[in-house]
Amino acid sequence: MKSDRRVRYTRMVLKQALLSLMLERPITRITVTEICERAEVNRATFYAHYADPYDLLARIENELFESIRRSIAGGLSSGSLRRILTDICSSIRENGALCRVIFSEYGDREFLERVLNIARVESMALWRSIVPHAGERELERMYAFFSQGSAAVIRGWVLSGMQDAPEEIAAFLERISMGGLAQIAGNREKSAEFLVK
Amino acid sequence: MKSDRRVRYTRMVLKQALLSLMLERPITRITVTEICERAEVNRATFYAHYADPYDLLARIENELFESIRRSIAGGLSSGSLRRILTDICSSIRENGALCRVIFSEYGDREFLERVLNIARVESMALWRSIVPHAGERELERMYAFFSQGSAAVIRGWVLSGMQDAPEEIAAFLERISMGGLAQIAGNREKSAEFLVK
DNA sequence: CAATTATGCAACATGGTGTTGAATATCTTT
DNA sequence: AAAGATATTCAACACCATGTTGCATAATTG
Repeated sequence: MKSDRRVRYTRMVLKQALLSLMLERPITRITVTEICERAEVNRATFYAHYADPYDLLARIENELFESIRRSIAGGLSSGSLRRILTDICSSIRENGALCRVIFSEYGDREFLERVLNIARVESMALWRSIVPHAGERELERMYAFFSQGSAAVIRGWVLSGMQDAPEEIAAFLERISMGGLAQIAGNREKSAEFLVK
Repeated sequence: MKSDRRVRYTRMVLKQALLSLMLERPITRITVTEICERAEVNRATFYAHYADPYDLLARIENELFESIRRSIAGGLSSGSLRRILTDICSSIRENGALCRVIFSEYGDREFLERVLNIARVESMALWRSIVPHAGERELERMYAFFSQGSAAVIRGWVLSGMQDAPEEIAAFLERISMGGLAQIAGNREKSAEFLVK
């Protein structure tokens, strides 16, 4: 029911064509005509599969997202935040070629946010347990800070070649989130200087 | 040399028209024709001033950026990071109507990053002094984390009506950056639990 | 008021869009 | 291997935004 080599081939070359164009320009400036030229596919065929380049990108992202989500579901429930972040980074590395495009200059900034939202429940629960007196409003603010900060770090990691192990990145994010600079410095007295009102 | 009321009027209505359209759609889907219709300006006149909608947006952003930068230059050199962040937030609030559009769903995510980059030198210097043994690579990672995290918080602040005082936002960012959750919790023992390997 | 300059207007070629119907190629199934 | 089903190609189409132009008209400045 999902077979037919022609369809699989067509979709594959269209995806590749879009991704290769996204290394050169933002999707804003990529036309259906260009994608089809690069894929050597007739333009009418493109429209038989996708509405426009954005739709095509969305399909690519959805597949990638599901792949990442599945690799986390494996270790579900037992998942500490650290564990989930490690799984996410591992899965990103496994999809390295694709992520390098999606996270790149002309990629889609929103995608990584969507991925990190997988860990939203665990994050909020963790913050809540640590800062029980914080209001909902403040918790949201913390989540925004940490999730966007984490996204930036992961993006940098991917674009610089993913040399560090996923565990290292997850550990860094946990450390910087939990204790902040004070812990990284390993010098509570000194860092405390900056904390006095 | 910069006078002529006609020019000033034309540019003003074109800017307003684009901004009002950006509340409805991403600039991607905004045409020159639409902008001119809403501004009641001839399309040829648009091209006499701007190359395309992106150019128009860039001009708007540049003016806003300069306005923010100028309001900081006042307290320059003596600027602690906290002071700079406060100035940035104050200036953003003064340009509230405009910022609400630029930071909104269909706005320009990159603009706030550009603004926060004003504080990049001070940030890096501060991290460096606190964590003297950190490598350049790790410092970059921290800066990415904190600047993107800060951007997310400020964006949330703007979009929810800028009720808190700029000083509060700056203080929050400093607190969360410096001591992380451990400090906010005011409970080093408990938070330390999460830091043990 | 006079000279300058900006805007409005209408028309044009260009290029991408999205769709269509018919011809052709490829795949799946028996 | 042949037949039926289905995907792709091809050519053509109307449509619309683009960017530009020459000229008429309106507004501004000094």
